[in-house]
Amino acid sequence: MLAATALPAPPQDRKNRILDAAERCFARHGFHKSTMQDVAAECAMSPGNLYRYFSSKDDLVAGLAERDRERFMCDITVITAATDPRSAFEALGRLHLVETPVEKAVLMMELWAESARNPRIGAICRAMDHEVHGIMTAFVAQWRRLEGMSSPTPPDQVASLMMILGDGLFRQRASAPDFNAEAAFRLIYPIVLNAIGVPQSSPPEVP
Amino acid sequence: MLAATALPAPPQDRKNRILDAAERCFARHGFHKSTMQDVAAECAMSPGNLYRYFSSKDDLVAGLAERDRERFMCDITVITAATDPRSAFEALGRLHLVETPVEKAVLMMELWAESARNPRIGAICRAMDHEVHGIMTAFVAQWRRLEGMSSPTPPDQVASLMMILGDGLFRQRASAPDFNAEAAFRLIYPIVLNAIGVPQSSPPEVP
Amino acid sequence: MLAATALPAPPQDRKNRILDAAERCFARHGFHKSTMQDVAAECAMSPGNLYRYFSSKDDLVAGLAERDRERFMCDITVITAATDPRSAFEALGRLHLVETPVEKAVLMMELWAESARNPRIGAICRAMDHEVHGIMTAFVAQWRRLEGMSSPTPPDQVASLMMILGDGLFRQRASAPDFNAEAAFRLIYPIVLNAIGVPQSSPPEVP
Amino acid sequence: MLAATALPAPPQDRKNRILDAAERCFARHGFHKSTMQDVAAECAMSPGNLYRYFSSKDDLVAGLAERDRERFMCDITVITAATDPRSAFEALGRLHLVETPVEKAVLMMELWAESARNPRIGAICRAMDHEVHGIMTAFVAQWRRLEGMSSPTPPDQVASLMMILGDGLFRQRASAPDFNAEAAFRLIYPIVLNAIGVPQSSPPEVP
DNA sequence: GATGAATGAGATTTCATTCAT
DNA sequence: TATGAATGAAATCTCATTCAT
Repeated sequence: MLAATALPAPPQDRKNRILDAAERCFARHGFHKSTMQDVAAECAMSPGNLYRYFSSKDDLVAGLAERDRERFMCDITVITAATDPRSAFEALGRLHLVETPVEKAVLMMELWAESARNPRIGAICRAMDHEVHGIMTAFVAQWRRLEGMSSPTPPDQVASLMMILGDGLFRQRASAPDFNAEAAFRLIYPIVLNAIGVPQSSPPEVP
Repeated sequence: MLAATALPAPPQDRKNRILDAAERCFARHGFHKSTMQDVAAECAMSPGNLYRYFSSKDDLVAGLAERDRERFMCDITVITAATDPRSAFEALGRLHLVETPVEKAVLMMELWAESARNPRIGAICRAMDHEVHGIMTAFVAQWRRLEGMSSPTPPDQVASLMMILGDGLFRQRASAPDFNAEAAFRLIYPIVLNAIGVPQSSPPEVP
Repeated sequence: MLAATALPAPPQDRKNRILDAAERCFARHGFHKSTMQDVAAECAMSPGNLYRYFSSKDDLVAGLAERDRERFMCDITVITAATDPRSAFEALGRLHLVETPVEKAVLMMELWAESARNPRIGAICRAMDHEVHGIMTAFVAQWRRLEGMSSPTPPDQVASLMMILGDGLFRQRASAPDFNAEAAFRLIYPIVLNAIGVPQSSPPEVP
Repeated sequence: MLAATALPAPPQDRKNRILDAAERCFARHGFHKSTMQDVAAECAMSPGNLYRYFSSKDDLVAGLAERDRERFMCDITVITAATDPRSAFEALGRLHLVETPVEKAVLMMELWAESARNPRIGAICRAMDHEVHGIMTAFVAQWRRLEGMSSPTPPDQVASLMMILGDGLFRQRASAPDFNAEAAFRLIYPIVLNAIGVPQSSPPEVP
């Protein structure tokens, strides 16, 4: 904000600019077919300069995975504080599963594949899974307590179910360009609500 | 049948030997970190010889994807002819989701990522998805007719649900080395049965 | 001719069949872009069998050069015994420079390039040049003696001139697909006759 | 002009340094037996760096052919503006046919062979032939007009004759290491002068 | 004699990374 | 800080040649 700090350009901004560029490149051509030159060109920097912010190509991918994780955790955490769990939950589901651009889904396949080889990516993915699982477990338990609901499926299993459904939906989106995410969401959403124990006024009608 | 005629070595056997080796390599280090030298060493052949059977590295991956597709289609097709749909369905689910070695799941992530870049892999994956969806839709419809069951979810949506759950479970297995596939299967199986319309004697008990 | 010798197929025939195939391949794609597999396929033999007749690819090219040399020497030698030098000379010129298919010219460029690297090809080419030069020198001297002609250019220089003109014409044919060899021949032929000392009834008319 | 600005190294200089090295390599071992490593070593660069200036090995050869064409066109064009056609013509002939190092002739065989396979080289060679033919035709016509000479051979045919003789002489030089270019030049030069229509004081004496 | 599957050295090309400026 | 030319290791793929049958 101050003139004095405007010139040297905050390093975090640079990092983000690079990560944005990398994200675009990787979504377009995949991680392995994108070169550091490509990324440099995409963010209008010199190749050498990337190495001032990320120590290697792997570090760049890890940085991307890490930023995604942070952002997603940010999104997800808000529901724990929501006064209306149901609408907050649905909003989060829609945001994550329907509104997210398909490129993110494609990128996620890349990350899932990488996570089996690259220990750092693996650690980030597992950490995210672990956190998400914990948050959703707590969220389900809290929601049930709040509204006096019950269900034969314990909260941690509901959380597992959510993650399986979410990941499956992501994969379908990544795979089929014409996949109807909205329809799929309407298909799985009631199943999750049911597992949580939310009483559903009417069975989903399919005309 | 005679030893004398066995010598020229059937080409399909060679192809399969190479594909087996490639599968092991790719499962270990991923497609992009495995070299043709690695694959050659793994099947005790010379690098040049691989090119007699597969015209390029990409062709090798496509061959692997294609073989997987064929095998899976083989497995899945039997259920359409099953006299006892329920046990055949459960057997197929267990076979595919629980008994399949984790390496296959890891390999599948690789393939999913590839399918967004490599048109041939993409085509194979989409073809498989399409076939599986068709078979499962028909299977659900047939089962319902056979046993006079009904459900608000139309067969094609049930098929979509199965695929979402199956893919999600695969991804969880690939990601977490200690993921309990059996428990996850017990979690999602009743949901699918319910969507199909199979009457369930008792709610799934979780001890 | 005898039934007994017909079966094992005379080796020289085999060699020639291979050389014919090689000639077609080399004319089409050049020496360096033709593989031994290509040549084998072209003469419907197995690659390994080529090595029973030629010890290496280089040996095959040398064989081709050698056969060409022999054939050309055969053609050229007849003029020394011709009763009518003039018509024999013109016939030879037309045969070599106009009637020879363009592919031969293209092949010759290949050989000229090779002869600078491959000592054996070099030796064959130089031997041929030497022989041709000797024969033409003798032929010019003999012709002059026979018809009592004279010219300021000594026979060996006339021979040099013939070779320069012949090679130059070959190169033009090889280079330009629509090169008019007949017109070029009519352009250079009187020049050679003149150098030999043949009295020319009328200057070449160009309508 | 300042030392400080000289550092980024002008790309054209780099290209020329590479072309010089390639020329040496190709003259020594031929195009097909020279590797990019060889060329890189010859110009004291890394192999990868060559690809910053030439996109492929073929591109490098094409670059060489193109540079040769430009240089030769430069040499040849000056005669059209010469005040004394005769001495300019002789000087050009000597420069091109006698003073040019033999390596160039050897290289030219390589290029002639290449031009039949490599469309780009073919195009460059044909373009050069076309230009040379046009310039020499115009030159002969202009010379005749200037000095009121005449000859039964039309200018374009004289140009063809020059090219045939020139190419033939090149091939002889390339083939025989001890070929006497000077003697050959003295042999063909009067023939060309005669075809142009230049009155020759005395027939060439051969002692 | 003949086959053709197999070999493996070697060539072209790419690209993550460095470093002089 | 930033640049971008340069590096050089490594990967894919080719093909002359061999050899068991």
